[in-house]
Amino acid sequence: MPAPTLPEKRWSIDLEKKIQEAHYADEQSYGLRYAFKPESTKEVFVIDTPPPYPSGTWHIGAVAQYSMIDVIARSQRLLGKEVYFPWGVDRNGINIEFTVEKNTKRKMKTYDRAEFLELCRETIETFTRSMRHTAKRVGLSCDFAREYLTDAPDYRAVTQSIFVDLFKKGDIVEDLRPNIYDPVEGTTIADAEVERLPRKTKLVDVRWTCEDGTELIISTTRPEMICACGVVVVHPDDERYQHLIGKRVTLPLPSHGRDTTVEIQTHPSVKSDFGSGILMVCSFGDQNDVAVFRELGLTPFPAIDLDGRMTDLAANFSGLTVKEAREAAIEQLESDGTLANWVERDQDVPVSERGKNPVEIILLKEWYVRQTHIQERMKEHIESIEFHPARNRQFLLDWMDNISIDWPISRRRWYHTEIPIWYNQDATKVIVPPSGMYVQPWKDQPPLESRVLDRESRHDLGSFEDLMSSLGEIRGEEKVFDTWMDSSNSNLFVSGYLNQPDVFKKAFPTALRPQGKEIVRTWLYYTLLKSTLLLDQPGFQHVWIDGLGMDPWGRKMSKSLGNGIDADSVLECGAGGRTGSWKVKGPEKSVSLRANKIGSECFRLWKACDAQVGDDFHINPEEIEKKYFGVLTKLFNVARFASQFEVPENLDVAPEGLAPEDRWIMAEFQSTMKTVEESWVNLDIYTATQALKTFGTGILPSHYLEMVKSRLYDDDQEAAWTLHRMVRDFMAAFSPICPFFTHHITNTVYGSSAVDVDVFPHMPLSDVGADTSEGQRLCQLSNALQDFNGQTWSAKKEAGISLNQPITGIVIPDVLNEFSETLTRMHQLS
RNA sequence: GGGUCUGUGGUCUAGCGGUUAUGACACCGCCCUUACACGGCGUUGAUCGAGGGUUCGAGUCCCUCCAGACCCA
Repeated sequence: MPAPTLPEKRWSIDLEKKIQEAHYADEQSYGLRYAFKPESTKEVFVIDTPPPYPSGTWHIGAVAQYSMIDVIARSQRLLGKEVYFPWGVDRNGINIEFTVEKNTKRKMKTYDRAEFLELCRETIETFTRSMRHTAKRVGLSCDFAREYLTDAPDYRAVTQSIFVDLFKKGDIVEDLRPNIYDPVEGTTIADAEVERLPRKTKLVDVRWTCEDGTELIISTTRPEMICACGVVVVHPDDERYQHLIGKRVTLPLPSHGRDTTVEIQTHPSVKSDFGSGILMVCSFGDQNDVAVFRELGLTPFPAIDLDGRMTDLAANFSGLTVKEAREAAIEQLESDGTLANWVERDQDVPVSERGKNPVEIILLKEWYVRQTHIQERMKEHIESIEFHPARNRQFLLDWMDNISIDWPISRRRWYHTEIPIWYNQDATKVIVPPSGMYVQPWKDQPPLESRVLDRESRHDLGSFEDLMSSLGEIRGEEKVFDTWMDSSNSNLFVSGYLNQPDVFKKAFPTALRPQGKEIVRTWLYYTLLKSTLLLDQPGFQHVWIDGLGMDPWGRKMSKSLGNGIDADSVLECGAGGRTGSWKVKGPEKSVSLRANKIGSECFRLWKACDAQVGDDFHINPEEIEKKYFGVLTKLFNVARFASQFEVPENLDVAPEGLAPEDRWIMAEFQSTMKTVEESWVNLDIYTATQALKTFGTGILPSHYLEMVKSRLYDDDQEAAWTLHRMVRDFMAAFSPICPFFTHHITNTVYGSSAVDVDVFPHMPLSDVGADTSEGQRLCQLSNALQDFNGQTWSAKKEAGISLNQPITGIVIPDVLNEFSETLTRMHQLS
């Protein structure tokens, strides 16, 4: 008998790395294997992968998610699709600006703009490199040669072209509206970028006096805003205050340049049980104030300027920061004797997500994407998208129900895509660039092919070249886009919008949007909004939303908790004989976790097997190794065992005269493969992996191999064919989960790689297929067979004899009659 | 404060109105049986988050509460 053709005794991380490096080293053969071939006649399957944002470390939860996207990509190739699995990197945004500011200890606006942009670009480039490395280490089969960067001219050109198109259509407007503004960073932010931090604050009761002398008490946490008060309101049903309605009341603090009294009106938003039940509405203390001003048609008073300081309106508090003004206001109220009472109170303060600065709502002229008018149409499109898991559709719809204002897209920052617009001297006309061109209006003149439009009506007035002389001095827009304006084009970009119209025709709606559930309201929502506004289409066929990676106790991983686990340390665990150890802060004390070997294959297998899509998953390296490395060892040894028997020349045609147990295991195998194929079609990684694991580590080695061992040792051709055919096809079906593992085994034993299989394997034994009565009959014997084997092994153990010794008195049940010869030989029954 | 989701042996997980409630890992016991001791076999171990209800019958449907996650005010 020849030695096994698989020489290694077991799977190892060093072997994994060796195979992986060879896999990626030759770019040409890598391209043949994984590059997108748009001219292919196969069904196109484009994945709109989430372009990661390089920040220095790639979160292990995100890497785990990404590896599952790779499983989908590979399984779709296995099903015969032409897959485009892009590799994109999201590099625009305020994060990298913060990093540069922190590294150089200088604020952005103290730099020359071009100089600052260059610093950002250099920094993000180093982060991008380490991210690419991790992407390959976890085995992603992206089209790396076609890498796209959201800060590259070709990508930004698409963002700018879409802006121009939507502007011409009237879906993007410019307006003076209340905006959420971060005074420290000096920029507008969107609703979705606001988060809340708990803080202690003073809730003060202020005595106000009506013109007729009636006194009333108003509770507020923002007395500095009194100067911007537009109206005082009570609930229309509040019996206590009916006599106040219609009266005018005097502001208890000085103001400048406005009427010092306001009217008392009613509004249903007032909570009568909060404080005194009387509310002052100021421009703008919070979102409710904005709504009341709009509903009552009041003119706002701008109390806070762009630097976060009080305006002249605040009279003697003018020039103070909001915080200083609040303290000064309380002091003055106290000395005036109008401060009735105050209490310390817990409050969640709205702050900017990135800068953690308290935000204000102020009036600003900004650019908006109109969205409130299109919600119903969007919902119709969303109905046609398949969600995995299905509950996420509702998650998205619920968020949409909360949308009441348009999406502000302009930002007063720098390392972002520029708003592609110029204004003529009297600002009545605008100049927009031609489609497909990237422009930087803050430093460049418009290209000659640009068009001149009327700023209000958006009518095309002619080409810039022709009208140039009549426009006077031209001013370029300095503002930039919110980064979601870029990322929400990703599906259009990867599907060939603007750049490859013929590809776009067959690739859109994009086959799949995989993402994390924390960005449903941003990335997913904004992308679907774009598809609706621009193309009146759904955007995707499938949306696949995964849960978040948590620490071993189910908490979010974060720097401040000290419970983070680095992705590379898990992937490299076991390489070069180095074990891994992690100090992680648990809920009570620090815990030390250890593992000997994990690597990409084990990591991917764990993620595929251990968590259903959409559920949050706990990441514990110890557990990953304990539960799943053994599975790899087992499967490896099954293949190694098989590899010592000669591979039949023709694996495609089943030989005559298969033994009953060969036909039985084939029936079992085909039933497993049917489940696996259906699961791959349904993007159901969990079910596919479970089915393969159960078959490959259970019934196949424990029962079938034991039953046919002696036949194999006797050079039985039918048994060898059955085993090899199963191992080969098993590896193909398993290759999306563990590509390098299956590649190595199949390449070594069969001379062709499992990762290159592009038709899902079907057995040439249709008479025992999963849909046949014979196949079903055989599968129903499996329990009896396993019970019988188990009982026989137990009997030998009880009798104190080893498994290869003969035993008497065991009777084979009638249902297993067809296997009696095999079972007698296997257990040495006599 | 509100919405959505989740809650099954020590850990992870199956379950979709009727099962003695799946598996896996860990634990414990036995076994180096010519692929694998990083293996095999076997045994423990769950009042299915808590409490109500609907039903002949409930992890499974409904309500309330508790805990966690995500989102929002």
